[in-house]
Amino acid sequence: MQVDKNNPELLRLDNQLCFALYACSREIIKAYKPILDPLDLTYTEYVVLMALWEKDKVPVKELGQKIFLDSGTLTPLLKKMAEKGLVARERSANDERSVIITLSSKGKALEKKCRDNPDKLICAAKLEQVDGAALMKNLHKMLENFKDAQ
Amino acid sequence: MQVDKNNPELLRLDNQLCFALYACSREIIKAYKPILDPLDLTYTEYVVLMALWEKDKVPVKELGQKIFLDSGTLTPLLKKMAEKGLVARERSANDERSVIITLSSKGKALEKKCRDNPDKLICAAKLEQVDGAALMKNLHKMLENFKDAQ
DNA sequence: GAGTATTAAATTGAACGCAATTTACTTGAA
DNA sequence: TTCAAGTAAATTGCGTTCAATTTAATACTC
Repeated sequence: MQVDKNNPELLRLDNQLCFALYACSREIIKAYKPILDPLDLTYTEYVVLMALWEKDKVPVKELGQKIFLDSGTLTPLLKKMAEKGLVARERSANDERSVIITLSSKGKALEKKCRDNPDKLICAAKLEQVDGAALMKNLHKMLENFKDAQ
Repeated sequence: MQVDKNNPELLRLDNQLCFALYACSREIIKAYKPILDPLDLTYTEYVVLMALWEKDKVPVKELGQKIFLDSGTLTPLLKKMAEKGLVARERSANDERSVIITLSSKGKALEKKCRDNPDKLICAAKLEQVDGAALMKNLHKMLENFKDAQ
């Protein structure tokens, strides 16, 4: 592939890493819908839960850094999740600026029901022939860069 | 990596291809913002333009299939782009159900100003050390699957 | 200790993105 | 031909996503 500046070929959609990520991301989230609908979860809620299953009782700030979302997105989302009974939101005693997010028993219990999800998705999206390991390696390299820039 | 069903490890964010795509996609679009703002383009508008630079005078339907967006997203977007003077929208004479999208001279002229964008983004997002070719290969394999399923 | 700077959430406003429905047109079969 | 089925856009409603601002609390400096 040429790297000349001003090469119009680079502007082709098929050569745009950015577009490929953008389209793949949306299509995979769509493929998750039939898996998450029966659990009454949106994809973003599912991501929040996965983060909390790894580490519970975290401030909104820390949660946001982990999943690359800010308070503008998380505040309304977490309020809705609290209404659904998935999490509790309470001000930190040490630092009244922080809000600590805690899984409810219902939120914790969902983890088991989600353990099959990765396999279900691979089937739903026919990902068997994709080199997931190589893909992930490069995507995480990118995410590291973005993490540094935060 | 293990592939046992019910393996909780698979639910970890770091093992989720889907999450990596989702987060990378949003971060790269953010990295594009300082490049696109001076051109008065949003990322989605930029994607539409790239598609039209490749093939002009296409029905909304065909445009949508190329960039994986439906009329619910494209109709209001294309109206706004028409207001900005980037494209024209007119009903097809052959088939009054279709709306044909045509680049204006202003829309066409933007292409040259965008030729440096891929290089600018690589710098902005520090993507030099990412194996773009391998990444793209796998992403396009995924997109093919999604295309088939459409 | 008072006042400034910093920080964490929350709020606001704009732009998607998609499922589901509606409207208008075209195609195809009886 | 006529009417049912199919198709392309448009519309509606909901859920993000983010930049920019505001509010409230804490840290820092003199």
